[in-house]
Amino acid sequence: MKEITSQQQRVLDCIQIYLKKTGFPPTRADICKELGFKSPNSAETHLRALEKKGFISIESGASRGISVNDQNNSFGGDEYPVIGLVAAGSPTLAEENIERTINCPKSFFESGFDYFLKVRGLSMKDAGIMDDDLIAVKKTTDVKNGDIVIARLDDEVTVKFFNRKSSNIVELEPANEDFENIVINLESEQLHIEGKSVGLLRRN
Amino acid sequence: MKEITSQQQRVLDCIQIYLKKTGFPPTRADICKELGFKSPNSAETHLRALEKKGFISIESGASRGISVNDQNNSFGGDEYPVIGLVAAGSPTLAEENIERTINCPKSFFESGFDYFLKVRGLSMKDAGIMDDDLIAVKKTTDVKNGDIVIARLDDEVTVKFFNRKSSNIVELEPANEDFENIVINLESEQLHIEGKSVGLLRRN
DNA sequence: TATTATACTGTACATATATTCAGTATTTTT
DNA sequence: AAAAATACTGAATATATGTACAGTATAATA
Repeated sequence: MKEITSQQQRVLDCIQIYLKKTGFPPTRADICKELGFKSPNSAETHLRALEKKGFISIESGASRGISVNDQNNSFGGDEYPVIGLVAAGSPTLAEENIERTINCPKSFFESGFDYFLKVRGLSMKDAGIMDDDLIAVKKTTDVKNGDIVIARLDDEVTVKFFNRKSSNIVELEPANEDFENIVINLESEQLHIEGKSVGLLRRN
Repeated sequence: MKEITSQQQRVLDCIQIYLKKTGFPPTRADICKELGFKSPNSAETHLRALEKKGFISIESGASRGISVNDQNNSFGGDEYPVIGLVAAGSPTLAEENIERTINCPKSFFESGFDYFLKVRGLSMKDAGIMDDDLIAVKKTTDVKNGDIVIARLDDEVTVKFFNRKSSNIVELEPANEDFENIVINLESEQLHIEGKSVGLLRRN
């Protein structure tokens, strides 16, 4: 996906707002009216540019034949697996670990995510993460201090705050006074960061 | 919403499938092609019937000006409003109170829901409800003890545990030791139950 | 420096499209 | 039994709309 200019972004926004408001795409004239252009060709050229860059598709000849390609398009959710956080064993996407799937849009959580992790226990209760909550996990090893991470120590998987104390020392901090910090010396122990939490879903 | 006939249902399905596939509504001719009609007027009369019964809206004069009035829309997701929980003022669906909308399937929370409420403050923190969390609210007055309810006292809206002590006494209980129970005598005070929480959404 | 992309106005026109009118027939409602 | 709704075909038409062509101007790129 190539770079978008500010004017093209305005046109793209206009299309999506119009779609949301009316339920169908705008005409060239509609876009002109909305953005103050005085020639339908202004809209036309922007649409062509947006199509060339891959942001939209245009059905030739069809009136209002504009469709927004994509990722921040609300239509068409995907199935995301729900993985149980068992005391031992990594949260892999192997079929036997998938409890069920949940359908929701890709962009449901800001930065995108890969699966839901079902939380066991209350070690993160002060962070508002309760038993049976589903954490939206984005697979990444790029985590910062303060991030809620899904970490694996040997075969044990836990959800904790990440805190790098020094180049070799990482602390995994629970959000519950009944639990103790886990201090890991990277020289002597293996720490796998499976991903980080980008959201939470609770169903009563 | 009146009864729909089987042919009208076919037309409605056709519109939704076309929308999902192309991103914009069909023309009369498109519907005919899809369903085997030989006259555009066949589609037209069905559309008029669907509009009369409230299933769709038609923008007069606009090409492809069909929008599906989706309350029980089984296709794709729906747009749910996010309403800010201001200290004073009821959570109405008036446009000025809607911060934005979130697209997700109707059945995303078990029993269905009507809108998201953005929580302010930490009065329910021990129930895992944090500042800025979005509560999925189902509009109902049918609440049981222990339910997390959205209640209105005068113009103040709060989220609390519901606990009916006797026929006239209701307690609204926070989940935070820094807050006090609210005891309401229904004979002297007005209590409005806006709905109850059926889920929670948090986006980091 | 030449070229391409961006960002417009303005006019024109073929066609895509909504929409009306005229019929026919069956079913449902009043 | 009459009226209205449903379910179509078929033709006609005004207009809504995409789209090409002719310009002007500035910024970015090669």
